[in-house]
Amino acid sequence: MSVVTIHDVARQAGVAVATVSRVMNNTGQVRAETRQRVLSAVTTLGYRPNRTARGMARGRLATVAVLVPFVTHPSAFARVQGMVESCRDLGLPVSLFDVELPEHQGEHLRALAGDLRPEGLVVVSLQLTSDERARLDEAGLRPVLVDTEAAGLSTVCIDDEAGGALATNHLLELGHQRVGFIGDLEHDRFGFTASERRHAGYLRALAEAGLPQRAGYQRTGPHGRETAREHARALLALAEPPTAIFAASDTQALGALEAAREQGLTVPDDLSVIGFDDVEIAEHAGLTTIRQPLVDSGRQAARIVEQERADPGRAAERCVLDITLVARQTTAPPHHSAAAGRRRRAARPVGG
Amino acid sequence: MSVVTIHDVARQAGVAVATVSRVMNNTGQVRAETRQRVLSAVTTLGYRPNRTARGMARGRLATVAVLVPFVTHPSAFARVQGMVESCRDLGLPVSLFDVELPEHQGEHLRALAGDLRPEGLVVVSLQLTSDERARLDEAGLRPVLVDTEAAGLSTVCIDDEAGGALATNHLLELGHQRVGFIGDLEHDRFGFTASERRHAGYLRALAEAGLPQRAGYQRTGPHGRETAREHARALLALAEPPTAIFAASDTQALGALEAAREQGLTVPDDLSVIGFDDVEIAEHAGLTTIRQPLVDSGRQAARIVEQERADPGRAAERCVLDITLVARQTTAPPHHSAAAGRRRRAARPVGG
DNA sequence: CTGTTAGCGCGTTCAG
DNA sequence: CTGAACGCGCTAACAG
Repeated sequence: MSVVTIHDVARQAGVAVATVSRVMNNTGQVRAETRQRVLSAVTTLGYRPNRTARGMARGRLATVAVLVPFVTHPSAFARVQGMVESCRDLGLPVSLFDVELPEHQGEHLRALAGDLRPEGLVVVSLQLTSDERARLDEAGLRPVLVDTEAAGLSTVCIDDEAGGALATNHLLELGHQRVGFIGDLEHDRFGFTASERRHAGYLRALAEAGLPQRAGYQRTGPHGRETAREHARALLALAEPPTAIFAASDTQALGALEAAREQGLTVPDDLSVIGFDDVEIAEHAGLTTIRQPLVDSGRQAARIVEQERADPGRAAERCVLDITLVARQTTAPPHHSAAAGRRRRAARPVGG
Repeated sequence: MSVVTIHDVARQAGVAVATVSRVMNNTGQVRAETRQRVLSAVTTLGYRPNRTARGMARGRLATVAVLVPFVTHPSAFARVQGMVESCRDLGLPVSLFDVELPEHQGEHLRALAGDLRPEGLVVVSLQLTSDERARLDEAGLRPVLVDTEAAGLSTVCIDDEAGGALATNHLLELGHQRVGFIGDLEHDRFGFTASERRHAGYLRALAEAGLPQRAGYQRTGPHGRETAREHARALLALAEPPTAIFAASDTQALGALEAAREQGLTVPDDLSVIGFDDVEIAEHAGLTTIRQPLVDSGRQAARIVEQERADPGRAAERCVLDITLVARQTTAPPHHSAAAGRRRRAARPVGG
């Protein structure tokens, strides 16, 4: 009674294992009556096909692999959450392939295209080299991309440039004229590009508003709160400091907030800050930000993986998710020294 | 050149596949010279054993499975991070089995003990039923426990009771006499027990200090910030409210902080709050808390999995990690002025 | 010590 | 439409 295999079902139904296989996989033609016999045998025996063995026979590991850099970053992990959720229904475990160092990417991809050959592969934020793509192709793996793009591959993304413009315009509409930008290094070691695209949106918004790009107002560096804090410090130390900062991620925005507090500046009265992503901590910090549906991006990726599995000939899909401005307590009109009324601090921002 | 199998190596070395297998797995006896021939064939051919096939032959899925409730909780995820990190070196992917509903636990375990049969299994925070344990046993799976215990199984944990006492004593030493407690429901649907143990530590500390348990001072409910906030409100609404609160988790402590702000109380002047875990957000919120090495707990679990894999006869290990008090800005001596008197606005606690 | 023979549980040709 | 046979890549008896 411990493990019922395809043979047990075949015997019980009085057919060959091949027929059971055909019924289970909806492949080939099976007479309706035979199919019924098999199906009832399956239910009376409580047969569950062995995913590992099935994988072996088809040369695939029974999991959906996710290649993701810095999986502990709240934004990355929110995406994973969405996949885990969807894959649970799909009956496939999700395996994590974390990239903390640039070399991890190649190592994992080699293993994935080599002996592991997962049922599905999702690549988050990373840029695949042509060599890696070729290798995956040979292995019959068509990765689904999230937060990155490549010709011929399905992708789940947002319009980052529009998001950058949305954030910047929010500040401009509040009346800010001096808006700084803090983002990632343009050509970082991982090939992330979201920050660049958001930066492009920032530039576009400024240009459309007829505002100049001020010297030293755009700062990029390795991703992280610390770095962002230093950048914000530098920004605030300028002779004519910005009255508002657009940070390409919430993490960086949080760094900017810390810098402001260090300097004894009141947010948002003395300085407005807007972030990007709307990770969980953003709400707690009362951070104004651009929300992108992180969890949903994972769900969509899982959906596409499943659809491509069901229909390998399927054309690549481009799934663009919506973004929205979430106005909280870190943005407000600039504090003009000559301004008439004194603005009093509003009630303490409370999360939740 | 696409895939080099064990047969290629065998041919190249002029031996049988079994011998190659023995060399690769360090099983059985192989003459040193033969071993050398095999090894050199392996390197010249660049052979990498197929983990999926190996799994199939031994009836095991080539991953380390992690059964973890609410994996998106910062504390749970920090543990997963540690495992992912260690398993990368180990050459095994980590698969996530998230438990969001009590029924997920059984479903996953059935699958794990059924067709999936991972190389290793780590169970976080959950209580296994005897039925589940039996099933795992039959499947030859010996789970490694984290943040939970069971006779005969290895576990990675902390001394939660000592932690509860440590937190409480911190408050008592500051001079607080009226200390409230907020924790999880005693018999929640998932069988979590950490909160209970911390509560025991709280009671012990009070007793040792000769302090009474005041009516309505100990509140438990479903885990979550919202619930904790309500409990804190209730605590603060008492005729003689506590001057300090020990929350069994940082999440709950954050809820308590929110309640304090709502009431216009200054933290830590009017109310001290201490949490537990030291998740990332705790630092940002300036929360005093008990730190437990979450990431390291994952690393240790991975280590034990590997050691038990190498030596199945190994005795169960009990790995107790150290905890430390991290004093930040939410605890201070009590404000000994007129109790029901004036309440001032809180100066926002600043992180970093 | 090493080679031969069986499978692991299933998918997938091929006949029939 | 269905069954028998083979193979995925490797491990595990069983001989020798």
